[in-house]
Amino acid sequence: MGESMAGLKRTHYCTQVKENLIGSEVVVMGWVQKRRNLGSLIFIDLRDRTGLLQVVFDENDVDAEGFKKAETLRSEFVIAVRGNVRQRESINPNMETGHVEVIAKELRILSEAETPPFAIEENSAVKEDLRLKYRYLDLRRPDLQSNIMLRHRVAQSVRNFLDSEGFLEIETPMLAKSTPEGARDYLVPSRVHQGSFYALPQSPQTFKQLLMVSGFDRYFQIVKCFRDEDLRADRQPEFTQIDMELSFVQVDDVIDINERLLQRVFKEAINVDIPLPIPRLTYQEAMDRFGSDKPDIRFGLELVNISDVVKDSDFKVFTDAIENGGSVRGINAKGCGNFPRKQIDSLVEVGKTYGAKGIAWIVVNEDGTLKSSFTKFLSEDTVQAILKAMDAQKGDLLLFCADKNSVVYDALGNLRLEIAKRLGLTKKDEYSFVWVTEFPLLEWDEEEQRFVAKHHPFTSPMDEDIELLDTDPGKVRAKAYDICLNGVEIGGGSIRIYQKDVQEKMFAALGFSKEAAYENFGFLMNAFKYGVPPHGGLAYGLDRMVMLMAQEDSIRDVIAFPKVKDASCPMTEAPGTVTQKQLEELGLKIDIKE
RNA sequence: GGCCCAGUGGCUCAGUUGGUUAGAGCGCCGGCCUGUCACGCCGGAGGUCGAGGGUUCGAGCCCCUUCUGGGUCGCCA
Repeated sequence: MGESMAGLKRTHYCTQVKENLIGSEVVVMGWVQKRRNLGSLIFIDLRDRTGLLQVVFDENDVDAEGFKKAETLRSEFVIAVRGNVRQRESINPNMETGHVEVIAKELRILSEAETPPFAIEENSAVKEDLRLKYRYLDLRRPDLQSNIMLRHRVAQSVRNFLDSEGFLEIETPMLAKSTPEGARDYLVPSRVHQGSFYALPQSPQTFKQLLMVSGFDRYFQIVKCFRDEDLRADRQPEFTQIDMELSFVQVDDVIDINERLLQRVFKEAINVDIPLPIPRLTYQEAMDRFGSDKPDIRFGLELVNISDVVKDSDFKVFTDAIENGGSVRGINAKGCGNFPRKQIDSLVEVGKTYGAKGIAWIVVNEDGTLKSSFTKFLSEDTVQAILKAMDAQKGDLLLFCADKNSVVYDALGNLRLEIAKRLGLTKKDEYSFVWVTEFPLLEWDEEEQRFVAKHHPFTSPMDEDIELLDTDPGKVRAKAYDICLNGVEIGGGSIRIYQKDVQEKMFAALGFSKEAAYENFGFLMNAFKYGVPPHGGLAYGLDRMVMLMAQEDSIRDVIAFPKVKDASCPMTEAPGTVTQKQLEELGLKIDIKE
């Protein structure tokens, strides 16, 4: 049974007890981190969210009953201690409060605790499922506490900045309408309208555009979004966006305000200076140089197009790819010529994971000779031309992919990341931002045999490309932009379509009939009839941003209660079944196909 | 849905070619200890080796199935 707190009021957090309080009485409360019992002297490390503080129980300073109680203290007991602050006899330089201690006069055990299933300590290597089953204990660990507190500071900093820039925080519905484009929706059955369903929002996209129609001019929201797709280290079924929309703006206006936002937030939250302006790449540049639309520009290893060099060679793998509209490109892994064969083979496997049929390679030995998987098919002149194009030096490893462009980009882009990882070029305390602009408006969907919106159907084409919507939709570039940090897309947005005729062209390109367009987005298109300002916006993935700031590898480490890979929660065991009565009220029948 | 990795006391792990009674560190329990802070010393408890099946004289180890978790491809406007 826990004792009462009556008559005791906490005066300080643990790490607030510093040398300036020596001699004064304090009351501290928290969890027992560690007990060191020396017989008639007991040391307790007391923990709260600020850190640790040493409390001493000495037979001479606390009454007999209090000392007896102190002997029963175990890890994670919740206690209140009243006592005097004093200088320590022996200082612990590794502790923030290492110069002082509290000599206890009174102890109350507010609640006892069973031995936790894992130790509450920093850098714990406990397996993830156990951590998540006991998430409330996992969250006691200092590293998670600091992540969650960092997340708060980021959100707070964002709010302050956007408020100062005239943004209004406005909530939008969680119970919304399912939309056909994009990710799978989480559906919520309606009891009142049996057979009808709400959808949890994938983003507040249409609502924030309607707020612009309403004249609020600048909106933001830190908001949960939902996507019923498979999870990854950086993907959860529910995640948080910093969502914003602005009226009477163009691309540069949105970028400008967000550069200043990022600069402010990174300075305030983690004291990192972001030099402005943030560099920009067009989508095409990003793909050509880095093989990715979310390039990690902390290191080089850029792609080189050698199609022109090899197009007349006798190596069919290369020439066929070029003749079929693809290309041959390579990466020079500087100084990796000493990679053992096994390591090169595993790089080839990485390339294959991303659809490459193979990865051709050349090692330039230290004596200038070559070792290669394919140069025997090429003339000496061609080989030399390749080496020149790749700027190959002694000790380099060259890797090549020949295929249609999408495969070449994907395979080499990911090989580039893998090599950088192996070379230790991806330092987590280095923050390299880059804007990627001029995304394609549409991309061809093989499965559906039609164009789909790369961003969303309200994204504005670039003015000079509008005519292409009718003739060559795949070539149309969009007023869309992503902000990437260290190879992670942390945000993205666009200028929206506000002209009715352009929107109709867009729906036509997507293969929507007028009826289908109105069926799904009629409320938005109707709203646009009544005077719509030009507008655009951007949304950040807050979880990803905080993950990078906290230098973590998974967004689970910056979310208080994340879900595991199959989208379930090991702690609450959600999702769960419901009663027959609940189903009947909703007019639903379960019919699971095996 | 595919592929890869892992699963051995509470936690983290070791466990040789298939061969005696499955080990270690930490934690836990008990005892001693007035300056510890990875406290120390002494003693102790704790394991159906994720589950099921198979091969074998014999399985933690080999095979099959399955479960759990992680990573990843597809997927994620």
